[in-house]
Amino acid sequence: MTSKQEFIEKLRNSSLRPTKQRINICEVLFNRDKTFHFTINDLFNLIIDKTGEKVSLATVYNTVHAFHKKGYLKEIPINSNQTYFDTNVTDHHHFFDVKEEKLIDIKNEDVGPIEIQKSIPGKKIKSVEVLVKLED
Amino acid sequence: MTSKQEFIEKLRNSSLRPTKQRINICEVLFNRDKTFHFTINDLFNLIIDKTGEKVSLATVYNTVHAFHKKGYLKEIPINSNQTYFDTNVTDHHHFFDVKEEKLIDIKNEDVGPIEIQKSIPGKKIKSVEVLVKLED
DNA sequence: ATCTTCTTTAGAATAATTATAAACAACGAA
DNA sequence: TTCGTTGTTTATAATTATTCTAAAGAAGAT
Repeated sequence: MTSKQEFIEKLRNSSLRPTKQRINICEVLFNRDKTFHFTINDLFNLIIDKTGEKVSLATVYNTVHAFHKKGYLKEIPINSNQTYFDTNVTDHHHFFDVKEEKLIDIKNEDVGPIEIQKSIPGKKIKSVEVLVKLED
Repeated sequence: MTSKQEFIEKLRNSSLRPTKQRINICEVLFNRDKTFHFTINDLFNLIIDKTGEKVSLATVYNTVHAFHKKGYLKEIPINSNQTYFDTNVTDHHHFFDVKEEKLIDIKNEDVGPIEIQKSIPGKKIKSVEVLVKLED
């Protein structure tokens, strides 16, 4: 459980002004035990449900992108009509249940080390992510 | 180099009628030495360039989806504004150069075995794909 | 040839995302 | 506290990839 005050500091430290909307978004995103996968639309609805205060969709987009840029959110590479984000920004991988369109975390220790024996001159590796698609 | 006749047979074998448009799309997609990564829009433009005949965008969508369903194309899981496909349908992985928005194959033998030590009851693994993002 | 079925097509519809520009809120300095 | 600056929110419009629709056309079987 993180207090509102801590979110305010977190925002300030990232040179993001702690507005009511951003704090609400923080509460919904980061006051959780378990990692959270969501689309912008999921989040938009949750904010209204959970905080009772209205936010504009544009603000949700702005804020999610700002948080992503600051490294507080991770974008999950799956092809879907919507973009998925993850509050777990540590290195880890995903199952994607194709039928139910549901994402499931795979802890990093549940995946053996991934060795990439090839490199591209002038480029360095930013991330290595595994997507395991599931079927019935 | 695959002949037009072979494409016609391939289409027939898949219960897809060998239309002029589909054959043209086959020529552009499959008459290549190297694997080919593309978006629908790339392909649309290439067809017009290479064959000189016009196709409607809707047909390109239809055909790519039909080919995907038949297993002649593979969808590449990256978040981009457009969906990427790959003519290499064998198991393999990708680099994605984030800056240049370019995909590069990683041969399967260039990636060590990937061990997934977790399973989801009632589900089986359909595919395991690694995406390595590159930065400068 | 003819009939049926599949395909193509232009254009409309949909849906996610981004851009715009005006109202508003946070901040720092006086 | 007040004021000016700058960053933020918002409604709405614009954009863009993709899907849908329904009519015209082409392929296949009889």
